[in-house]
Amino acid sequence: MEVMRASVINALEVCPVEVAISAVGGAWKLTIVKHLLAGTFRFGELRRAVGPVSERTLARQLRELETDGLVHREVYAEVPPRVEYSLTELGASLREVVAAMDAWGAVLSREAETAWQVRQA
Amino acid sequence: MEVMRASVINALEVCPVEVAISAVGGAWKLTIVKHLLAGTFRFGELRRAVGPVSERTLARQLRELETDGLVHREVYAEVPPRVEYSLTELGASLREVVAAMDAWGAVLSREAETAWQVRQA
DNA sequence: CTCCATACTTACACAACTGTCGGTACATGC
DNA sequence: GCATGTACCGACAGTTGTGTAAGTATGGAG
Repeated sequence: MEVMRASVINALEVCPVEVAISAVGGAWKLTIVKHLLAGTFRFGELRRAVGPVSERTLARQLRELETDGLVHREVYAEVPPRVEYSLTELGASLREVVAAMDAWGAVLSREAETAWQVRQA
Repeated sequence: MEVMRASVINALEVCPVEVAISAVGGAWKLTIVKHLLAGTFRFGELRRAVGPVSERTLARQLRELETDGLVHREVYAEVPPRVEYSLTELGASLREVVAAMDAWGAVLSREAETAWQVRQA
């Protein structure tokens, strides 16, 4: 039983920001957390909400988030199967991080779009 | 002349947090920014400050940060060469992000160390 | 008896990322 | 002359990440 991924453990020796990056730096992870901050999602709901993510990648990212203790996975023994994802307390404590990243990402988005248009011209 | 990396442009279609991750999600990048928030660094100084990063990777990360407009690179025509790195205004606006990630990373570090010790036992 | 829906998993392949090693340029000190 | 120091760059290899396609299980609908 793994308690936390090796890359997170390795980052301990460098810097807290690297620990954070190794936990939520994967593609889609912060977007997943951003959605889960609003409530519980089923797998298929997340898939549609997150965007152009493949099933395989979404499943793997969710497992990693679960391993690192950020996401709780509740399986219902039904057919067709139902699985619900929600944030743990640790995951919910990402709220400020998500807010900061979201705000800064919006700033960069404006820069990027401007630069892109200039380049296209 | 590239104005911003493709992965940043691609992330525009998903979510601001993905834009932010694609810009600072690379290994060492936030640590580099964290140091540069304190002032200007030469290449070798950064290398020693950041930790176990290879020269090649540090150089490449710095170039990416430069391409994305977060870092300014000042080259002095001297021998031996001297290059100084500093944050642009956009890069400096990462201060809140770095603070949030640093604080959350410290929380996760404590969790990880506890889990690690339990597992070792 | 076949199809459908859900939440995956595995196999495979390709791309991206990262480290190691060797090399470059050249003024200065020994 | 020869080594030294700085800030890299290029080729190569290994690891990690990501997508596509196909398969699994099972009860209910038709």
